[in-house]
Amino acid sequence: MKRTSERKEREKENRKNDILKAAENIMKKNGLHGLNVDQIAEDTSLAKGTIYLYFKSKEEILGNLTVKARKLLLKEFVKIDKMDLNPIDKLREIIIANYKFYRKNTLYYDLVSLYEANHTLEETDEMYGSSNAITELVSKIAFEAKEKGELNENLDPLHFTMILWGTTVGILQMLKVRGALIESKLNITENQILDSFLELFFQGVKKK
Amino acid sequence: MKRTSERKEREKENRKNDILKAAENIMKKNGLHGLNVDQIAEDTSLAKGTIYLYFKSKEEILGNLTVKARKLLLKEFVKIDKMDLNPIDKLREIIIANYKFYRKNTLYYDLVSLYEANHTLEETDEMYGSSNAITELVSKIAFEAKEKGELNENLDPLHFTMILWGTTVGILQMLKVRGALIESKLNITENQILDSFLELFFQGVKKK
Amino acid sequence: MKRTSERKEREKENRKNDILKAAENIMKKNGLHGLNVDQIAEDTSLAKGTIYLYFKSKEEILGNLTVKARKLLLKEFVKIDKMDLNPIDKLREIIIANYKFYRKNTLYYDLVSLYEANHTLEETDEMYGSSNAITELVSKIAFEAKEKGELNENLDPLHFTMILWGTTVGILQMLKVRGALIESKLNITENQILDSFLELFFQGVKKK
Amino acid sequence: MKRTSERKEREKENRKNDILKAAENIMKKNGLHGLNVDQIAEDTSLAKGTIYLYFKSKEEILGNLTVKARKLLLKEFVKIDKMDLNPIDKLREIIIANYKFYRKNTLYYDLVSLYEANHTLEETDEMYGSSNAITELVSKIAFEAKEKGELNENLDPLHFTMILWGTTVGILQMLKVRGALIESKLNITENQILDSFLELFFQGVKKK
DNA sequence: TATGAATGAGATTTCATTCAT
DNA sequence: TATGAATGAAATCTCATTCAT
Repeated sequence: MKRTSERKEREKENRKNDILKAAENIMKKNGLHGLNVDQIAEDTSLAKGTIYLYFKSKEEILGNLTVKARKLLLKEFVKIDKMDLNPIDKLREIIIANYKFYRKNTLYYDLVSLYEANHTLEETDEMYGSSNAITELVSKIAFEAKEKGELNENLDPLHFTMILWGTTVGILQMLKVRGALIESKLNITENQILDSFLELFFQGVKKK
Repeated sequence: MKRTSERKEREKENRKNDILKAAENIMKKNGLHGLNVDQIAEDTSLAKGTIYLYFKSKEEILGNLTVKARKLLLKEFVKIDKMDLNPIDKLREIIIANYKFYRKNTLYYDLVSLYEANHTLEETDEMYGSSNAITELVSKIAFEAKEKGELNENLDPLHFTMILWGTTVGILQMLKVRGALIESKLNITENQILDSFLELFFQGVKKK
Repeated sequence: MKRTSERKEREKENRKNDILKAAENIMKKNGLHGLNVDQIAEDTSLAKGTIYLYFKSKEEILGNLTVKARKLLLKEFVKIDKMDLNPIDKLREIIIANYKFYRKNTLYYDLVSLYEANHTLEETDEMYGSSNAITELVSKIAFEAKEKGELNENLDPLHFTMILWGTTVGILQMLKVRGALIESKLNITENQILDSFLELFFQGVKKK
Repeated sequence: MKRTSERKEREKENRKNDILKAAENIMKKNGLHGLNVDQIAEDTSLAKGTIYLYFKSKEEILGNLTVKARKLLLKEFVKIDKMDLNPIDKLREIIIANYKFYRKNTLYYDLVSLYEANHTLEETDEMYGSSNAITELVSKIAFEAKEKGELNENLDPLHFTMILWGTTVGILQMLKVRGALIESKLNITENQILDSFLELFFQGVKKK
């Protein structure tokens, strides 16, 4: 009994993953807006109706991929958290990891960014959870930094967490949208901007 | 002759403005995604096809409104630039003005934000110009700050400009998307976040 | 062995009845077209596929219920046949009973009517039988009327049977579809129409 | 000006007619239920969206064809009304014309019948009008018959009209659904049934 | 028998954009 | 320029029916 339902569960997950995988590939080829359900159906050899059995709308598919992206991002952060580093250095590494993630997984980061910039997109509980998990990890580390006296005394760790996340998203977005322009016109590389940002950011964070 | 073409030019501008005005009103009611060309046609008493004589696509309408928004934003920044303040304080005031702008002109800020977050949206020369004007004002002030020795010596004024803009957009976006949640769950107000951000940011900027 | 198969048979019948009962209830709530197999499955706690083990199509379910309806209708007619009445008066009572049935059992009459109006719907042997049983009872009485000299001599009892059935269905259908309108616009009640119909009909039937 | 809008109007009507014509042909091939919008689009070389520009649903197409059918039927009745006949004979001819119409225009009569049997189908004003026109013609003649003393004195002309229409529809429906069966099993032709019906009906109508 | 996931046809809707006049 | 009908892609939804387990 249990075995059967477990298998079914697994198959169901597989099917969902097939759909997500297909959606991902399509978007990799055609961009976020190049996704369409007919194509997913064709690529998965599923009937269009079946897609709607697993996801109630195209947006839900995007939402699921966003969760996936956030989880991957979290995984990177968790790795860093496990390193033998001062909390404050972990946070620096987290920003760097975020940047690397954005460079390596363009699509995933586009999704993360999409949801960070759009209040119109609905977030399910799962999505909220995945977002929360990231914030919580960061805030955990922020509190540790505070305890270790690495944080400016006037800076509330929660505020700090939100600011870290907000500014990082903003910087990466800027690089995504204007990076090429900045490089060509101003002759500044993405890395230089990132370095300056880190410098500025942690300068402001430090205990005086 | 000239007179005629001038009048025509003026009428053309008027027509364009009517369309933009209508689009704006519609979005104020229904949000960015609530805009549709049929509605514009109806509200302006123009035929749908006529809209396309003035704008080559719906996106171009959004682009034009974005230019408008950026210009308004610039105007606020210019006001600040004219104040009798230290450069560094001007920059602080600029961030605050940006926040106020976002609170007062939700739609306009949504547009600004939309283009800051989307690399897929095409920017015309005019759009680029309006974006540039802002950056240039900020960078001008940044250079002044540098000259006055208000800036950390390691911090390049151009880097600083990009960072200021990127982080500010990021923070405002975060407030837009998660502000309500943060207020209710974490009991932190938007103003508190903004204050902490300013504190952190200018702490990091200051000459040591 | 026999016992077992009997039980199975009984269970099978029960299952069938459960399905029919559920379908009936759904249609009572939502009308003939409000019936859908998912709902039946839910209401019977059966899997959708299981429904198809008992009925080869949704139409077959409708067909079965129609048989049920026809049998009930026949029962009413049989009651009348057993009364101590002249054949011709039995026939009049049968039309009245038909009207009453239509008033009391809206759904059932809708089903009867559905099959009287649709040549596209397939009738199984059982369905044909149930339809036949009615016609045969009526024709039996028609022949008795003929023998008793109650029928116009030019009127063939079989013709008469078909006409009685056809016109009665037509009148009831008209009342179903336009009854409300007729009442409100023309100020004629269903009963008045029925009375006039009976009057006209049996006037035409009578021996001259 | 007027000319232009007139032409447009005519084109619009043509387009509507093209769609209706195509729908009709499809149904002639595949039956009432064989109609589908994709096929209409293909046969008219119109985009599916265009179909929905002219008709808000498939049902509306059916409704329009029903109006067309009713108008054709009315035309036949009007012809008869113009004949030099006693009112009562006109009514007899109307029933016969109805039968002929049903034999000649199976599809059209199916549509008429569909709406006579289904209370669930919505009728627009136009549909109601077309239905009304028929009833009014018949009732006009019925009143003339009354005046000429051709009608049984107890018979209200309005009641009579409804009864004529209801019973005729019922008889034709029966022939449509069971005609073949009756012919093969009972060896009675449609014409015989119709004759008997007319005989019975007008026997009951006559002034005593 | 029983299950319920999968199918696939089709209706409907929405809209940005194009095009003939 | 102005018009608005036409386009066509795509999303969404509904459901009867089938099929592998």
